[in-house]
Parts: sequence; C-alpha cells; structure tokens
Amino acid sequence: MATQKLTEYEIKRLENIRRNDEMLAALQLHAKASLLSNASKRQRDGSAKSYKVSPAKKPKETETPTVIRRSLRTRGMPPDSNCLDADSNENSDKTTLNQASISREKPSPCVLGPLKMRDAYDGTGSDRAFIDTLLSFERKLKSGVGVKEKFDSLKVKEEGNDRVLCGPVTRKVKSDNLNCGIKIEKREFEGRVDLESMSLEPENIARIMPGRIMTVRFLPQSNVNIVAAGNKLGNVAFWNVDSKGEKDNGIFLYRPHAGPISGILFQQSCLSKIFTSCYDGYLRLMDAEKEVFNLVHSCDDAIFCLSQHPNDVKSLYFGEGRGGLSVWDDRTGSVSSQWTLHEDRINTIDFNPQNPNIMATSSSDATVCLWDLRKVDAGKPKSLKIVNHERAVHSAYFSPSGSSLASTSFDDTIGILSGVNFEDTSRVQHSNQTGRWISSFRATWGWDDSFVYVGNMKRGVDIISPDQRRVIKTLQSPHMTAIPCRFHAHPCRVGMLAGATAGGQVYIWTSS
DNA sequence: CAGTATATTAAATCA
DNA sequence: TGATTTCCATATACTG
Repeated sequence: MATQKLTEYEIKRLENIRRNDEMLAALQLHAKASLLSNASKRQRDGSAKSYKVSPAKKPKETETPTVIRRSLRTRGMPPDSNCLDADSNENSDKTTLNQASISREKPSPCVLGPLKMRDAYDGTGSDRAFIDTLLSFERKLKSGVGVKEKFDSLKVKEEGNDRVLCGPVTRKVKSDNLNCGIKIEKREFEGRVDLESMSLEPENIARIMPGRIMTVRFLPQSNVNIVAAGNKLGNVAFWNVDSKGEKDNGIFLYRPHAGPISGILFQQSCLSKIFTSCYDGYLRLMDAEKEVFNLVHSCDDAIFCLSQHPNDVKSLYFGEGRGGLSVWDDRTGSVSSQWTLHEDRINTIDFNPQNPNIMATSSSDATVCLWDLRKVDAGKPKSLKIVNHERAVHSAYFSPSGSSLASTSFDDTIGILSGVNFEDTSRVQHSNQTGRWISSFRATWGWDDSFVYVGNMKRGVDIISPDQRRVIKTLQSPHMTAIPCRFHAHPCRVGMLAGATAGGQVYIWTSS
C-alpha cells in the first residue's frame, strides 16, 4: 500500500512530537508558551499527542530533535516562581456548594528538586492557615494528645437492632494449623456502622480539584476531618471538611507532580510529613514544617502505588514499572530492596494488620499474591499464595482485622479470601467496567470486616457483605452527580466515608 | 510474538 | 443543548 510508508513515518514523527511535548512540559515552557499565545485559547496543549491521529492536524513543530528524558531529570531546575502560571483565574465558578477556586488549566509541574510549598500552591490567597493546622496536629502529637485514640467519636451501635447488619464482628479463627505461616488470630472490633444512617449532606460535597482523582485519603486523626486527594494531573488537594464558609472553603491545592498521583501517605506518627508518589517516577515528601515538597526518590519507571509497612514506618513500599516492587528506606535515604514480583504493573500493596510480615499485591497480570516478607529475599521471590482472576486486578486490601482480603478485578468480580491460611476463596459478581475515563473501582473495607464499599456505574456506592457474597445496599443520593470510584474510610471515625470522582469531586458520607 | 490500532466509557467544557 | 475533547486502561484484533 502506498499509505503504509506514510503511516510509519507519521507514527515516528508523532512519537517524536510526543516526546518533545513531554520535554516542554517538564521544562515548564508550556505555561509560558500559552501565556504568550492568546488567553482565549484555553491551553489546547494536547494537540500534538498521538490521540486520534488525524493527518490533517499537523502540529507546528515539524522537525523535533530527539530528547532524552534522562538528561532532564538530572538538570535540576530551581523552583522558579514562574513555574506557576499565576492565573488568578476568573473566579467565575462561584456556582453551588463548595468549590475551590480551581484553575482548570493543566497544572504546571516543574521542579526536579525540592519544591517550595509556596511555589506549588495554587490559590489566590495564602495557605498559611492550612500549614498551621497541620503543624498544630504535630504539636498535639508530640504532647501525647490523641495518639492512641481510635474510634472514639462514635459509640458502637446496639447489637442486633438492624437487619441489614449481618456480618459477625469477630470471627472464630483457630490459631494453629499454620501450614503456610500466615497466622491470623481472632480480634475484637468495634467499628460497626449503621448503614441506614449513612447520608450525604450537601455541605459535605466539594469539588476540590480539576481532573480525575486517583486517590483519596483521610488524615488519620480523630476529631479532624481532612481529606487529601491526588489527581491525574499531578495535583494534590487538601480539604478541611469542617471549615465551611472559610476562605476557599478549606480547600488547598498544590502541584507537586507532573503525572497521575498514585499514592498519598499520611503518617500516623508524624502528621506534618506526607508522602506522595506519581507516575512521573518521583516520590516526594511534603514537609509542612519546612514548607517544602522534598524529592526523596526518582526512578525512570512509573510508580503505580505506595504503601508503608505498619511496623516499620521508615520503609516505604512502592510498585515500580512492570511488576517491580521497591522498598525505600528513610534511614539511609535509598532503595534497600528491589524485586520483580509480577509480570505487569502492581496496582496496590497492602500489609496484613495482624501479621505485618504478610503483604498482598494486586497486579494487572490478573493475580493477587501474598508474600512473607521474611522470605522474600534477593533471590527469586516466591509467593505464599496466588489468587487468579480472569483479568487485571486493581486492588487487594486486607480487612481491618486482617482475616480477609478483598480483591477487585476487571473480570467483574470481587474476590474474597479468608480462612486461617487464606485457603477459602469466594467471588462476588460486580460490574467493574469503568472504561477509560473513570478510575478503576477498588473495593475498600470500612471499619470492620462486615462490609466493603465499591462504586458502581450508576452513581452509587455498592456495599457488599463478604459473608453474604452480595450487594446488600447501595448508597445513592441526588447530590452525587458523578460516579464515585475511589474511597477511603476515615480510620478514626466510623461511618465517615470519602468517595472521589473523575471530575475532582469528593463526597463525604457520614453516619449520624 | 511484539508492537499497534481501536472501541469502550463519563464528565467537563466548548460552540 | 449538543458536540467535542479528554487520551499513560484494557482486551481484542490486527500486522509484520
């Protein structure tokens, strides 16, 4: 065919253009370029991407030099203030409810070294109040207040007064018979939630950032309702849910990264330091004391997930590239271990609360694996157990007691793994076809082992009982105008559930 | 088999 | 209101 050669040429060319585009983005020239161009042109930046290649649309740049990403990394650009297009951005969206003064522009992630929070902050005013809030928690922690609080805000409901409640709060588990070394003991829990009382109040809804939210996390502190979320554009936003009517409605948006945020990690022991990971290959540490996003690690591969060992908070575990898992040691400031555990990207890493030596990974290679950290050495890692799904697995989380594991897969099932040695597997049918624009669903545990929460394509939150193996209730609300796809249950507050959408909204369900 | 092209999907934005 | 754009997800159907 005559067009064949042309197509190949086109492909090569577009690839060059794409890489050039990446370079431009990294160099922060995009923002400047678009500032130079007409303001009405709302940064149609993506015109040169390889999406829907139409030969008619020739980008301006014809001959693009090949640019090596590597060299950019090493070129430490100073955190120049002009990184951020100082768009005070017409505050036209004064619409309903809570809205941050969001610049819907693409962010301008820039700095390849430490990044001052002031420079990363995207807002008209000051983020002083927010920083001070974080520091006040820190002071409180140091003075010993509130460290051990858990589930203090809500008394456990009376037993048996609700037919919907079904799962036993405690499980009978024998602690012998450990043929694979997984020891899960019985544990009492009091995180029982009254599903019927869960509601979504309009004031607990906010659009806190532009773009698709990848991850949402509560700050792990009782009597504090702050969520952090990361989106596809590399932004991290904080929302103090209780500061209504205040400036910016308590929403603070930062731009520390240049790609999708794959993980946000609060540290129970130090609330002023927050880790973030990104597809751009960077691991940053936001330090509210020093008011900086430090660059703690960078790699060439994308970081797809981030987790922290419960008993060793100095060890960060993150999924890197195709099947890689790395451990970053905060003491030495370097990667201490690196394994290839899967054949495709690792989507989540989770540790068993009862036995933190047991780690679960979920992967796009359609498997969930359990690992014993004591046995995963430098050699060829061998998993304790493999759970096979039909398609990519997007999450695998241990239940609060540690006696179950819930995995969510593109094969339209949610897998439940339970039993003394996790020998029992069961499946719950659930449609997980999110398509391209909605972040994949991840069944997320609540406050005890009774339920997992997972979004559905009809703008609802399906609540699944692993014991009954079915959806027992769906949270719905006329206020929920988009599909909630990522969730987090407040670690200290039973019944408070955050759901995040592809449009930057966060819904906070509360229980009376 | 490795690389690639494409349909799919929802929501924000644009005209 | 309707049409357009988003565009590092995935499975499938292709090509060389």
